[in-house]
Amino acid sequence: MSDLKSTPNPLFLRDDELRQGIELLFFGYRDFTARADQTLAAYDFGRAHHRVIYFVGRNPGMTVSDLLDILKITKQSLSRVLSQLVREGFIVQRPGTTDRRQRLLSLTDKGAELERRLTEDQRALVARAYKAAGADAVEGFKKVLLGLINEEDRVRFRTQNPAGPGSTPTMPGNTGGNSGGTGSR
Amino acid sequence: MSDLKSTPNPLFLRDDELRQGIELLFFGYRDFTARADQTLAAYDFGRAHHRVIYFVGRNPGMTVSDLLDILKITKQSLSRVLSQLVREGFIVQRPGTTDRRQRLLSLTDKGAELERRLTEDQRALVARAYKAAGADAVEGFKKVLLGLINEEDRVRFRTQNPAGPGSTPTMPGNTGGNSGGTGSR
DNA sequence: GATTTTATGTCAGCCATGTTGACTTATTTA
DNA sequence: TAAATAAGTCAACATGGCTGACATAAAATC
Repeated sequence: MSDLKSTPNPLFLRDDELRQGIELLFFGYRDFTARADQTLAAYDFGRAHHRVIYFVGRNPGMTVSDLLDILKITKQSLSRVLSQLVREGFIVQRPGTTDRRQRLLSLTDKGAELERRLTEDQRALVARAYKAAGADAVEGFKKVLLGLINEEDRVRFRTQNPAGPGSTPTMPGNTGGNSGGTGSR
Repeated sequence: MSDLKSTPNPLFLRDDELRQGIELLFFGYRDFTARADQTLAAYDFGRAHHRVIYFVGRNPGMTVSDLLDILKITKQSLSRVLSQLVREGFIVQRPGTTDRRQRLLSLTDKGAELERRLTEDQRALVARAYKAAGADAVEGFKKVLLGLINEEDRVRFRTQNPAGPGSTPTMPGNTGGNSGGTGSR
């Protein structure tokens, strides 16, 4: 019940086409994250840890504030996983050089190793899908996803840049969603 | 670990391309779900409710078992949200005709109304991204996502089918992931 | 130099949504 | 009649969001 068809839209904007897109996103994302979850479980970590490790891996020397901005969670929430990762030797913190209040984050060898394993899981999955779909499809895939992303974060992506200098933080796991922001951030 | 580049891969399979795909998925999915979350909050519902409402809406008369199979959560988890939705008049249960142990689920008018609002949020978002990207891009988008989905669920999608009879259950929100299955299912 | 702001962290407790385990109640099947 | 199945319930636990209230060190400002 429901879709009231009859919009003078191009075919690809028909109601059921959009529905299908919604569903593809759901299942696609679900399976995309499933792999890494297994690896994480072996370390007794969750997706929250994955995200931290991933971003710190991509932005060595980033500050806690930087990380909070990307993750969009409260510092209390971050603290839970971050301090655990530090305690267990996956991440190190060193005081900022110019601003000594900061704690610059980076992966230890151990942390980098885990990061590699986690990302490898997902990379392999994406590579398989890319290969099966072909280069043109990949272009379209990126274009559409980019359109789903809010303006603000969209700039993180310079699609088509053949060799970025290496500053395009991203993230793997999943996020609750509801920010709010009173505790911190 | 990690593809030491230098693989004779086509450009679109390069390491940083894959990384970017991973990141696009993360941000894209995050923002894709954000909209509906707001609507849900107004009803004091979460994504779990969304999923139930969505699937029941797509499969009127489905059994609880059917729903559990799709959601891949335990019946105890489902029970929490389902009974709430029934209690508050969004979903009705009626005994199965042939097998009276079953409780066939369907949306009430109130439930259908909410379903419409929720899906509308996401549909609009997807439509915007589709429109901006163009029909060809949409094809590619679907192709790649399909490749990310596990074989089993992939059959739910008959991409390219211009007018399915209406049996392609899907889901919007997000899922924890870890099944396990002792409690039920 | 004293005051205020900023970066980071911590304690405590709440909420949503997963999980496991143990059972109960109908109803269908064997 | 006995066993299996569909659905549901109670209880307890884990993860990972959130809020509020503070604490500490260092930087910035007056």
